Order: sequence, then C-alpha cells, then structure tokens
Amino acid sequence: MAKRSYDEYCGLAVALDLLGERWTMLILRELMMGPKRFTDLQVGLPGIGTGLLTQRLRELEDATVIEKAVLPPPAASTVYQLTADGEALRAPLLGLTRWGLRRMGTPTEGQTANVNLLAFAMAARFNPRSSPAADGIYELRLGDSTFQFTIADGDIQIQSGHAQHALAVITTDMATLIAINNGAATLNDALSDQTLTVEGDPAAIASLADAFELTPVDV
Amino acid sequence: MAKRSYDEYCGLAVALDLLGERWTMLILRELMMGPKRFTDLQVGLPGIGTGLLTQRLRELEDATVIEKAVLPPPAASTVYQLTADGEALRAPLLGLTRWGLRRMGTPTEGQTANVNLLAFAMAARFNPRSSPAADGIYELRLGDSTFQFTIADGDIQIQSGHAQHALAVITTDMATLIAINNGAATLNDALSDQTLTVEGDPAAIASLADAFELTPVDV
DNA sequence: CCGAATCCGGCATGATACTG
DNA sequence: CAGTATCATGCCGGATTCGG
Repeated sequence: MAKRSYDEYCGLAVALDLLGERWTMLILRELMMGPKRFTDLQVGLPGIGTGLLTQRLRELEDATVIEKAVLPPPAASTVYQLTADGEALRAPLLGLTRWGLRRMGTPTEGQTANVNLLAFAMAARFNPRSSPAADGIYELRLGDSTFQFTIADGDIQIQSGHAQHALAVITTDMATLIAINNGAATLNDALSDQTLTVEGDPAAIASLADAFELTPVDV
Repeated sequence: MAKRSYDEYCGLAVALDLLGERWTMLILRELMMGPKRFTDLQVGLPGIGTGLLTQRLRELEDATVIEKAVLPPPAASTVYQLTADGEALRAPLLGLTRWGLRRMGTPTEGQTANVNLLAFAMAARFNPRSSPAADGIYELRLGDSTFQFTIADGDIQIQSGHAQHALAVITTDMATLIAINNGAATLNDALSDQTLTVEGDPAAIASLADAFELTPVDV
C-alpha cells in the first residue's frame, strides 16, 4: 500500500509528503531539544496515540531524518535523535515557529504550556540575521528545568540540561517568559522587578535582547 | 464544531494548526508566484477537490494570511493573494523547499513537473546567506513561460511575467533545469552546449551561481 | 467558464486495551 | 517501558450538480 503523496516534482511537495502528516513536525520539535525516549515523546505531544507515534517514528527513521540510539549503560534505554538530515530542518522549523509566535497571546484555557515549550519559544525568537555579538553558550533556568542555548553562525541550538561554560545564566519563571513573549512585559520590566535575573557577563543580556528582538535594555 | 487543534502554547503548534492541514502550504506556494484565480490554483494542485480548496482558502482568509482582490477592468476577475502575514511565510517555506530539493532525483513516472514548479525550485535554491553581489532583478525564460526573480536583502521573490530592468535574461528548458537541480549536469555544461544562455551582464551569471549554490562557472 | 456546495466511499486519526 | 491490536470517528478525494 503506497503512501499518500502529492506526486509533484517540487521540493516543498516532497518535503511535505514526509513531514506534512499530522504530528510529524511536532515530533521533530521535541527532538530538537535533544534525544528522547518513546514515552517522553508521548508526554510532550498530548493527544497522539501510541500507534500513530510508532508509525511516524518509523517513517522518519526510514527517511533517515531521525535514528534510534542506545544510551550507554547503566541507562541503556533506546532514544530517538535527529540525524544530520533532521538537523537541517532546524532553521525552517524555527522559522515557522517564529511566524506562529506572533499569533499567540496568553495561553488559553486548555492549552498546554510547560517549560519545554517556553524554552523552545524563546529559541525561536532568535533572529538568524542578528549580529554575531550574541554568539556563545547560555543557560536558561526555568523553574526546576535547565536549558542550554548555543548561538553560533546565525544558528541557535537548544538542549535540555546544564551548560558547561555559559557566558551568562538567566533565571526566570514561566509567567515572566510568557509576558515577555507576547509583549505584555518588557525585558526591562522583568529585570527591574527581579522576575528575571542574569548572572555572568552583564553585556551578554544586551546582545541577547538584540538577537531575540526584544526591547533594548539598560545595562 | 471547533477546528481540530494541537492546543499547545507553542509557535510551531499554532502555525501548524493553521498551515499543517493537507494542501494548505502548497496553496501558499502557488500564491508566492503571484495572485491566482480559483481555477488556476486547482490546475497547480492536481488532486485537490473544489470543496477542499474552497475550505482551505476560507481558513487562510479568516486568518489574514491571504486575501481576495478584484483585478481592475477589463479582467475584473477575483484573485487570491498573500497578505503581509502570508509574505512572512516565504522564507520558512522556501527553507522547507530547499530541504526537499535534496531528496529529489529525476521526476518519476506520474510525478507532475511543469515550468512553474521548476522555476519555484530554482528560487528555493537561493541561499539567503549568500553575498549581496547577486542582488538585482533577473528574468528566466523557460519554454513559453517567463518569470521574474528579484533578489534583495537576503530574500528572493519570484513572479510569473516579464521583468522590467533585468540585469540578465536566462533562457533554458525544463530538461536542463532538472539536470542542473539534481546534479546530473553543471551550469558550465549547460552553458557550453547552449542549453542555457545568458543575455546581459556576463558577471551576473557568476554571482547567481554562487547565490544558488551551483558549481562556479568560467565567465 | 468560474466559484462553490453536496454527497459518499475509503482511509487517516484518536482512544483504549493489551502484550513482551 | 515500548510498543501492537482494535475499533469508532471524522477527514479527505472524487464525482456530480448548481448558480453567476
């Protein structure tokens, strides 16, 4: 039984034949934050059935967009992770995410919001055409979770976990990030009432504000 | 009856709630080449039913991604065109297209290939990070069809129709573009057997080859 | 000829229960 | 934990029809 296809000699049609099915791009979003297990993916994608997740993972694996890997002992659990082909989707998917961000206000009743999604939203704000002044490694602490941002060469990478040699460590909470994201508060507001604090290079926050297209801050 | 939604506070999920349904992004691809009528869209999207096209157009219109416009007399036909919100999708969609291009070989039996799709594929090859040396307006003649490329500021626009003050006019045919796109031939090959010719600024072709990530040419 | 509504068979999806 | 099996539902694809 042949898969449904647009059957057009067009890059977009070919890409969508694989990525355009329901849930597929959101699975890749999850994996852009680092390797994940089957169950972790399920948690990050409320509403997907186990059967559909299995099918999507197999399609992506067959297309060499993701691959299975076995973590070293003692964990020894199998995880899914992006291949080089999958990594190449980071920029366009972040572009779509940037576009979607502008259409979001405050989370509505029933809308899932969690630290992972907010950290990802932050990463998507990064402007690939910003000056390289913001290049470097940063750590974001959001409630109990920690993320690492790596900015280099007009690209941004986000991983869950601690950063090794961060230029700056940013500590804040979900409510503050939501407010900054939808324009209800500025970075300056958050800095002055200490709902967002920065340790490390004080100049870093100014470069980041520029790269993330936030209102300029007083350093 | 509420529309199906991922219900996540995430830019990508919000974008896909609108754009992730079948055909939607391909409709936008069609409109990225200029305003089109209902029937022209149908022709460019083999397999879509009239009902589904109507529904998708309405969804996109309600979301202010596209809008209806009435052409001035004597044409006086209604066309669909991108709004500013829709234009903002150009870069991410071209990014997805670039990704898909690398997964295409020669057109398979039953796969639709036409001048519009090939011109679009060419536009998608453009590297937004290339040097501004290629900035300008170009005309591409492909069989009986003519397209205009406008390169400026790291963005490329493609429209069907003649260009006004083109730096160069490139004339070629579908077979040649397909071969160049999938690496079966180089630009140099095509230039030497005259299956691709350039009128105008001879330096333009070298800049274009760089911006489109083709093998360098001997000028 | 263009734009759109309706009907319907078939397939994709979502939810749940079950298994190694 | 990592899937497989099953089934009800609803979306999609194609044909037909209808008004401007």
